[in-house]
Amino acid sequence: MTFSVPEKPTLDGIEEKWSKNWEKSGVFTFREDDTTSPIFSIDTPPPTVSGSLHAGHVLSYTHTDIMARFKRMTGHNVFYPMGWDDNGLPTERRVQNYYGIACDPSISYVPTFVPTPPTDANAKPLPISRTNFVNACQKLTQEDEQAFEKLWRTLGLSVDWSKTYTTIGQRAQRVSQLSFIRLFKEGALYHGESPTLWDVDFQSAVSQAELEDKEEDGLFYSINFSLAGTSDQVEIQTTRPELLASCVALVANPKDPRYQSLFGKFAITPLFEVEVPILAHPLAEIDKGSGIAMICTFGDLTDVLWWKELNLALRPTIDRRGRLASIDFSDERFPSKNPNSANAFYSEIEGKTTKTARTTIAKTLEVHGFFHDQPKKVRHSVKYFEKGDKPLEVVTSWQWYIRTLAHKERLLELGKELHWNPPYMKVRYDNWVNGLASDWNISRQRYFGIPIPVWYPIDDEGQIDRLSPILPEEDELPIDPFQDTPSGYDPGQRGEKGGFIGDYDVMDTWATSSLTPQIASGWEENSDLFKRLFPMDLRPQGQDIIRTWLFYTILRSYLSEDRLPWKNTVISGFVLDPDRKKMSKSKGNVVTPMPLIEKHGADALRYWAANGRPGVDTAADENSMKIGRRLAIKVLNASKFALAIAASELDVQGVSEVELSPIDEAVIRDLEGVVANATKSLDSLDHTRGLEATETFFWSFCDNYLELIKIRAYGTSEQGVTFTTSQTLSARITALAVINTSLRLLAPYLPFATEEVWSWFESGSVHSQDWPNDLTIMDTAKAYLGKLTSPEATLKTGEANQIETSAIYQVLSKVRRAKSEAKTSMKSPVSKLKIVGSSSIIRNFELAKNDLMVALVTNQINLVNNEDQADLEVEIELAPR
RNA sequence: GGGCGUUUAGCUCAGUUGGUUAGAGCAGCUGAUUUACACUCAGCAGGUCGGGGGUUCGAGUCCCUUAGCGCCCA
Repeated sequence: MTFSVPEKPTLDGIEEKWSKNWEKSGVFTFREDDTTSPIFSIDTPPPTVSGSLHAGHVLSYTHTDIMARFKRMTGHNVFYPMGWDDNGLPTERRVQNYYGIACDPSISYVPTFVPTPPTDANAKPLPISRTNFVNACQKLTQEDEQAFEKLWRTLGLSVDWSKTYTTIGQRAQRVSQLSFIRLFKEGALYHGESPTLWDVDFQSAVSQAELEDKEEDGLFYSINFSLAGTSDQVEIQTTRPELLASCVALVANPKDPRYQSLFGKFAITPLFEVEVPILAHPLAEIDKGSGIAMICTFGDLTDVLWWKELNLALRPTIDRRGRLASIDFSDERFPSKNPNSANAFYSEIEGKTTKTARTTIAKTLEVHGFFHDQPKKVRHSVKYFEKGDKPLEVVTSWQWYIRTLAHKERLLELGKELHWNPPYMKVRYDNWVNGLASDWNISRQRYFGIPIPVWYPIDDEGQIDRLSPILPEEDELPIDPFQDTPSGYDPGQRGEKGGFIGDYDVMDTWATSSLTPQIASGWEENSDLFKRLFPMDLRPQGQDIIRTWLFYTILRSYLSEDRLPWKNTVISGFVLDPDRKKMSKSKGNVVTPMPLIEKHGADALRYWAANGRPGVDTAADENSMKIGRRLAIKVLNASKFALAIAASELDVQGVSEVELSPIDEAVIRDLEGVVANATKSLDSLDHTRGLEATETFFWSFCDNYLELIKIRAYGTSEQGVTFTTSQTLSARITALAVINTSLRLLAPYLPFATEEVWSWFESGSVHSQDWPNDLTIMDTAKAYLGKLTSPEATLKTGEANQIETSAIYQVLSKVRRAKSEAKTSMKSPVSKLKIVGSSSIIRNFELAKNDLMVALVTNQINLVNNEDQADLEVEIELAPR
């Protein structure tokens, strides 16, 4: 048996060394032609490349990688691709800032334009064409993706890099557009002109999942409306008086006694003098203000609901820039009793932002005596786009929707079928599905995204006929309706009367990333592969995107395959900063992984991550990384030691049989228990317990077992004790078998250190070894015996001589305590050692007496049987110094 | 407002179906030692399990209540 153990083992540089080696040898490649091994497939979360990878990613991706490596070792053909989410708004924002550019679709393409970061950070953004802008996005995301890949490789993710996909790539485009077309034909996807939440800064619609409620200070205005045909007045309250011109009705709760007589009558809006009905609806809150509210087009989503349910008129006044649009009160849509004065009042606010218009019109109302009371301060929640800075408006526009409301029940059932880890995370999904209020708007008025694959005919009057969309054929996909021409038309007919025009919009990023299982596993491309991979085994992800990524993916899988996209999901917690505060860019406490890897090593960072349980928030704790590093170093050193003693000189001539010493057999039995335990834990996706079991054993193996058998394993004699060659071999092969097994148990957690050690004395990669079996450790020991002696040598175990390591370690500990209390060296001799206990306990020491004598440094151990002795009693006398 | 999670040694966390003196690592303190490992080794000390009530022979572990923290939904 030959070893090549470095003189001074080190963790330095092993990330680069082994990640390159793995790439070359292809140990992590999915074997598509292997149709016999069971498959374990992972639906990788594609990280947003426009952001930066932080410790939170490391946590979740390491958990996934531990499972991937474990499954690979248990004989699975692991399908573990990586995806990059480069599509969408976050990328646009990063590109705008990075290159100092802004997309202006009215500008024409400049082929020679090369985006470069601006020299003057304060310079105004350079307007460029849509195509140039999209190219700039492509360029930067590719650079970002390389940096991300480097980090993942350094962290040791066992990804099959040949399967990498991106959410803007050709494959993703084809899948997204194909799904779009099919859903449209089935009626699961529709388009129409309807009220939509709109971000005035981003100039785009947003979906329910992207909303964020923010508590804000506002003013509650109290305004008098006069009642039609009387001199009476009714007081309504609102936070948005600037919407007065778009008021279409007043509403109160049907149970509110104050307004019973008013229902069915009409009120006149102040200033604009438009007659509006007074109606009843249960959503009107009795105890909110005066209990009667104005319904506008549209102040919020409740207005939208009232508009639909009460069948009201439309009087839109807010335009897409969030300003008061130009309207005319002589128009039938705004039927003022006094159009001239209405127009005059309105001209004060026309063109202004909602915020400015609010204060302006409030002043006018007050001046003209329409205030019932002075405005009161209130805290109210306002809806924002999660990435936006201004409150959302509701505007009416053409959008594409995927139906969600119609499938609520089935979606809840699918949530039940999914195996959630931890199980309580399912509640978040249920909450979300139950709270769905609108279908999913998937169109975004942006540039860098997958085009909506639709054209519209232009009629002979030059009007776009949105109701007759032209769809591409499936085999034409992917298409860009701005570049490509629908069949039956000429490119020259673009934008002409009787011609066609492409849909301007792109899809919401989630409309693509909700298809990652289909994109990765060959849907509609390789049906044989798809059948084998889908549904996938594991979806790991963060708790923050249950309502988006997880929900949408289930929805899409249900719509296209009528079943779940995966069998299991593991939801990771947040990573908190070292002070247990949530990390966020604005707080500036984001922990980035690369410096941590440089400081502690990848295995150390993985160790920290492995100690975070699914669903539990975990602090970025460098202390834990230090402990991980210690473990990795211990693995190097202990292995080096075991190999060194195994290789030290010993005359094995004529050895044909070795009997395993009782303590050696005991430590192997301990390890069998650990293997069973770790396997069970990992099988149930509990990586933390799996690590804990192995780590505890391994550390005790180093501190207790190796210390105990050191002398015997070297084959030297001390304290007048000599060991036979058989006994020495027994210790050597046990140490080797334990190291071998421990390396495999630790390989998913510490892939670099274990691989490094494996390379010293075994062939191949530790990551393609079989996961240890609790029944075959003895076989491993026997194999090492064959290597150290001759292949024919037999190994005998002592069934009748079974002992427990715990009893032995207990005496070890008691003697150490005595020496420590005497402040003397562990190598100082013990002059007298008496152990009293029941015969069954004493038997342990009889069978390990020689090892104990040399390890404790004593030439005599007095063992006394006493059946009345409940506990072990040890008398220790140290030799005088 | 509804819901989920969490509260165990100075810190970070284990404590499986309720059962003997509540565990670990780190930090602290006391030592040892440099032929596997100073990114070492040994030992010591330190909690009555957020508060209150209850069920039980017995509760950190079940029930009720209350408070703090975090998050989800409205």
